[in-house]
Amino acid sequence: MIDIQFVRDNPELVTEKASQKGYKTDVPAMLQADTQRRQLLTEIENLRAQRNDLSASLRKAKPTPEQIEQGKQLKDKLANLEQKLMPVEEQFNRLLRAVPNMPLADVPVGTTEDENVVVKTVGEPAKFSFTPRHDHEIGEMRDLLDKERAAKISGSRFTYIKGGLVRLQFAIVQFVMSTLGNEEILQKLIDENNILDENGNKLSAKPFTPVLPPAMLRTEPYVASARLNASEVTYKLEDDDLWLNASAEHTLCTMYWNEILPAEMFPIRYIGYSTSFRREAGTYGKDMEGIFRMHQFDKLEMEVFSTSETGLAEHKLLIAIQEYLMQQLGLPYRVVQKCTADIGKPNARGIDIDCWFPGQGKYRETHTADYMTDYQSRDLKTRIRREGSVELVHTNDATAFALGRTMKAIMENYQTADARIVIPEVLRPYMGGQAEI
RNA sequence: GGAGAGGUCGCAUAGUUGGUCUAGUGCGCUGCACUCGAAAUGCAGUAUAGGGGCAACUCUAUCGAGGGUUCGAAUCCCUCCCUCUCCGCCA
Repeated sequence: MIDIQFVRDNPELVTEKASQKGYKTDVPAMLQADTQRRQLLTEIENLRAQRNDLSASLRKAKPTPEQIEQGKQLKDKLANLEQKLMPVEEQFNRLLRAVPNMPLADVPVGTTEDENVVVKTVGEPAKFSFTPRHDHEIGEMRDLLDKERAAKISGSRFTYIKGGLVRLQFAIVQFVMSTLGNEEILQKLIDENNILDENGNKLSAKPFTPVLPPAMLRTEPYVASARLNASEVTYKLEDDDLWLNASAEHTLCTMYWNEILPAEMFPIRYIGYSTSFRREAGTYGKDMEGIFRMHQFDKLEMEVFSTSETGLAEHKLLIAIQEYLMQQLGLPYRVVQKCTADIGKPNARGIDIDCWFPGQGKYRETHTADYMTDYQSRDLKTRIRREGSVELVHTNDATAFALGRTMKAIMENYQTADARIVIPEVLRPYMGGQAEI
């Protein structure tokens, strides 16, 4: 949720920035409801104060009939005003929640994802002396993927991952855990990229803590996270008021829901590993081959809680980590700065990393990095207690690796003419030295 | 799934025949006093959100959540959520 005070102070700016993101807002109506709401609230609170006075004076003596009559009148007036307040409050909340987070100044303005800006391209797509195969061809030839039987059992967009590919997935997990747990690597990335916070201080190199979060969450925190706005992506378990998470980020960002945390805890950096579930409704016919777009996939997700002045720097660190991980795996990629239309409602800034897929002969999204400023934490009520003040935390999330897509990328980029897959050097120690599958 | 016990201001607790609870006490924390210094002791303060005010300050709400009864609810009633214990089932 956006800061109401900011909207009061900058109504035109809010309308303009919201429309750049493709969101229709009615700021004048919202502010009108805000004024009306505050007037009613003042009246109600005055009546409540009178009621409190009356009942305090009745603590010692028995109430007289006159006093009870007076109390009844107050009660009626209050009920009347509270009835009036309810629809105003509803209107106000609805309009306020429709306002997206404000994009940062360097976010390119655009109306579709075609206006995203490629910031840089790293690595050369490999040249093959043969026609490179898709992941599904390799997977079928080598008995590493079985989508047909998965379809029989679970339907479309499911797969059995088998054999060496399974070992590859866990090798990637181990590799990421050791990289993000390594303070020296983080320090090197901070130094090389000169990542400074708003006060010009170098960012902390505190390592990430691995987390295996729950894969389901209840409606209330999910709604507060501002991530449950698309029933087309989320599975609901009707009998239990539980949703299957669509990313570890959903159970990580909600972790400190309704909490005030001591300043010493910050920054809080987590690397979560979770199976993620997506309905993919409305994507019929899109990416049906291979394992690019599944209903179920495992994902390593970074989540950072920070102070406001380090939030943007944390965002930059996350992107630096994403690039480092891609470079370590030797995968060609490009960094894309998402335009206002594509960054998403709670985002102030968003970056995608697109990996080169030889089978398709194009770059496809494998990573995203989202910076929400305090938009997400205002509803989540996740706060930091600092010297003399309590402030909202800033949240960041970013993909470390979506494992399905990453394995597809390795299969296609590291394939040989006879459909074997060479294992990237850095992963071999986690596979007992094995050099190919 | 069955039976029971609970959810109170950072932590621990008091409070459930409705009004002295705008929530007491202890611990912790902050300040002051005492002391050469410390411990101990004493005194004072110590939540969050929202409204009003330049400010000092002040008003309102919050005793798991929501609704109800009442002049008045932590306390009574209803619904829901969560935690714990025992039994059953189970990786």
